[in-house]
Formats: sequence, structure tokens, C-alpha cells
Amino acid sequence: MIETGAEPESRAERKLRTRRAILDATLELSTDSSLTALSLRQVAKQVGIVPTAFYRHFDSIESLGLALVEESFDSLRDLFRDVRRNAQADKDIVDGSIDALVDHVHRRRDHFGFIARERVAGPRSVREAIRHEIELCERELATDLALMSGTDTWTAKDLHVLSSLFVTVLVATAEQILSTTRPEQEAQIVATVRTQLRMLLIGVYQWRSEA
Amino acid sequence: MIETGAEPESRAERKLRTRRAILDATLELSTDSSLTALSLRQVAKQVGIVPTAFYRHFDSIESLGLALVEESFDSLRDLFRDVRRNAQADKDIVDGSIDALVDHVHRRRDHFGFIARERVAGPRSVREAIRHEIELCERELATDLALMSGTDTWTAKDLHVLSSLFVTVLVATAEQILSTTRPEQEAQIVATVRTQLRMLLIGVYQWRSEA
DNA sequence: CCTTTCAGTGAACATCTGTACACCGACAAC
DNA sequence: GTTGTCGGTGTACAGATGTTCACTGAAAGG
Repeated sequence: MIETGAEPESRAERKLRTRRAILDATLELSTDSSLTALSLRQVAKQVGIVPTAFYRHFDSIESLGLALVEESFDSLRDLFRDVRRNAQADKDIVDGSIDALVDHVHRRRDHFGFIARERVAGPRSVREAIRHEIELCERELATDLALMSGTDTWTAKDLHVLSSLFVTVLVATAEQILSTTRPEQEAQIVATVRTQLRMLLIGVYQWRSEA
Repeated sequence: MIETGAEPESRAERKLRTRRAILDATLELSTDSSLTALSLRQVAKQVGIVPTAFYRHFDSIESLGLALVEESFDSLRDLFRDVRRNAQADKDIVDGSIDALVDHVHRRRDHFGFIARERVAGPRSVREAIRHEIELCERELATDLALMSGTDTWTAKDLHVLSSLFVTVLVATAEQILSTTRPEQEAQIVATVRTQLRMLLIGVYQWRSEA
């Protein structure tokens, strides 16, 4: 027998592993369509467990979805962290942000795709959870923007408005990248959003908040 | 017997009527979830026909979806027409466009919601059809933008880039309006996008295309 | 060692799914 | 007035669905 490094594995570890398998299977099975079109039995079959075993981990597809929302937004927060890091380095803020975006979307295609889909087509509670998380992201970005040069005279409201616009463009760009597999088309998308952000930044540098 | 104005109605008219009923039922049933989670039998029940009768009009939910894409984009083109009309009138271009957007989203909540959902979560062919239609909208808007003052020196590419950004913001705004029913929250959304477009327009007026 | 815990099993259920088929009856065409 | 067309009906079937229940067997805890 070849030692495959199969650890003894405690019961808790096993449970965690099938939980992971369920999450992964769900992400894979919902790459087209949506959570609402996904059956508990499909997931179970993909994982290799019997349907009823599903209930040991989640009590419905919906609560499974909520778990995936949390997980997916961890990925998105990673992206934010990298954008911030690029901004603090010498990198151009537009190029640095886009690089980080493209990189993270490639790395966690499943998570970003999940958010894009369930944001509009998922179960109500999932949609609301995503909406809430995005709201948090916008707030977080707004506080970052406040530290940018040129925004010292801005009102808090305007900062949030701008932040929300950035997030909108970010989400839309992620969706577009996800919808293609051809590299030259992706390059096109990236070039487009690059120009868009530059156009926008010109406006931002000239903006003066009204009292 | 009360004369209810029931016309004799030819066979073709009858057929068209149930076809309409199927389309309407589908829009209503898919307001949450998505086409992919919708069964032929649900639609048939909602319409009040037997499941097999469905096949007299469409040969699958998917082809039904394609019909709804066409119909929904008629609504969207109506919106574009109104935006153009407002722009030609004395109205402020930002306020005029937003007014038209809000108005049309309210009037055809079903169509805009359908596009928003199926764009990312529908069957592949439906997603592609929507992507294609949006592409056409962007091109159409780009030619309009070319007539705007200040864009005479712009390259065709930059015009399309800007057009695409406008459409992105438009779609995102429509999605937000759709996701709320509270009027004060909608007012908030409208105020936000208003500011966003004004920020963007400042950039646009200063933009000079590179050779 | 003995007992408890508990992730996973397997059979059973009522219900829903898409689709095939033969059929009907009112309108249309001749 | 006869015939054909064609929306819509009703039955039927094989398969998928969520959920129930009693179960097993190995790890955990005493």
C-alpha cells in the first residue's frame, strides 16, 4: 500500500470536510442557473452522500446560500485589501485596482459568479444578505476615499455616492469578465473600464461638494 | 345575459391571447427566482391551460424566455426614445434621463426585472440574447452621444466606452429601483445616481481622446 | 470497557416534473 | 355542407423532488 498521507482525522474534521464538499459542489452546480433552480438531491449526488445526510450540515438550500454569501464576501474583501495595498504602493490607482480585480476574479471565479447571480436571482434572504454586504463594502471604500488627496472638502454623502459608483462599476466589470473566456475579449473589457475610470477620475478631481 | 362585449374572436386572435397570457404568467411567476427555476407546469396552471397546451405556443421554457427578451427590450428601447426626446427638449440631460428611467422602470417593472435577472441567471441562450441586445443599446447610445456638444473630437472607441459606462449605471440603477418599494429609499437612489452622473459629466466635458 | 453521540445510510412517501399519445370540437377553407 | 386544421383536453408514465423515519457503526467520553 502506498502511504497517501491519509491522516487519522477526527470526527469534527470529517464533518468539516463534507461541509466543504457541499459548499464546493454547490458552487460548481450553480455556475449556470441559480440557487433557486438547484435541488438538494443534486448537491448530495455531486458530493457523494445520501440526500438526507445534507440535513446534518444545513437545513435548506437557502441557509447553504447564506453560508456561501459569507464565504464569497471574504474573497471580495481580499480584493479590497489588495486594491488598498496597490494604492499605497507606487502603482497607478486605476491600473492597480483593475489588476487586483482581474486577478481576484480569476482566482475565485466561483465566488464572484455566485455573488453576481444570487444578488438578483437568489432566494430573498440571500439577496438581502448580499445587498447588505455590498452596502458594507461601499462604506468601507468611502472611508478609504476620504483619505485620498483632493477629497478633503467632500461631504460624507458625496464620498458614499462616489464609493457606490465605484462599486457599481467594479461589479459590472466582474460580471463581464466572468461572462467571457476569450483572453482578447477580456483585454478589451479591461481596456474599456480603464478608460471609464479615467474619465470618471477627471470629474472627481474637479468636484466640489455643495454645502 | 349581460353583454360583456365579448367579441366573436377569430381563432388567430384566441391563440394570440393565450400566448400573451403565457408571457404574462411567466413574468409574474419569475419575479423572484428565475426562468431556470420555473416549470412548464407552473406556467400552465397560472394561465389556466393544461400542461401539454403549452407546446402549441413554445417548445420549451427557454424559447419562451427568448420571446420575453425581445418583448422586454422593446420596453428598454422605449426608454431610450424618451431619454432622447427629453434631451432634445429644454430639460437638463441628467434629470431628464433619470426621470425617463424611473418612469419606465415603474411602468414595466416586470420587463426590467426580467432582464436584470435573466441577464446573469437565465439559460445560456437567454443570457446571450440579452448580452447581444445590450450591445446594440450601447451602440445606439454611442451614436447619440456623438451628436452631443463637446464630443466632436472624440474617437469612436471612446464614444462606445462612455456609452457602455452609461448603460452600466443605467442597469445598476434600474436594479436598485426594482429592489425597493419604499418611496423614500427610491428617492435616495435617484439622488445618488443624479450626483454620480454629474460627477461623470464633469470628466466627460474635459475629456480629450488620444490619437 | 461500556455507553453515548452523531455523520451518514436506505427505504418509503406524496408530490411535482417533462413529455408522449389519442382525442375533441369549433373555426376555416373549399 | 363537407372536410381539414389546430388550440386545447385528459390520461398516462418514468423520473426527480423534499422530507420522514428507523438504522448503523465508528469515534468520543466516561
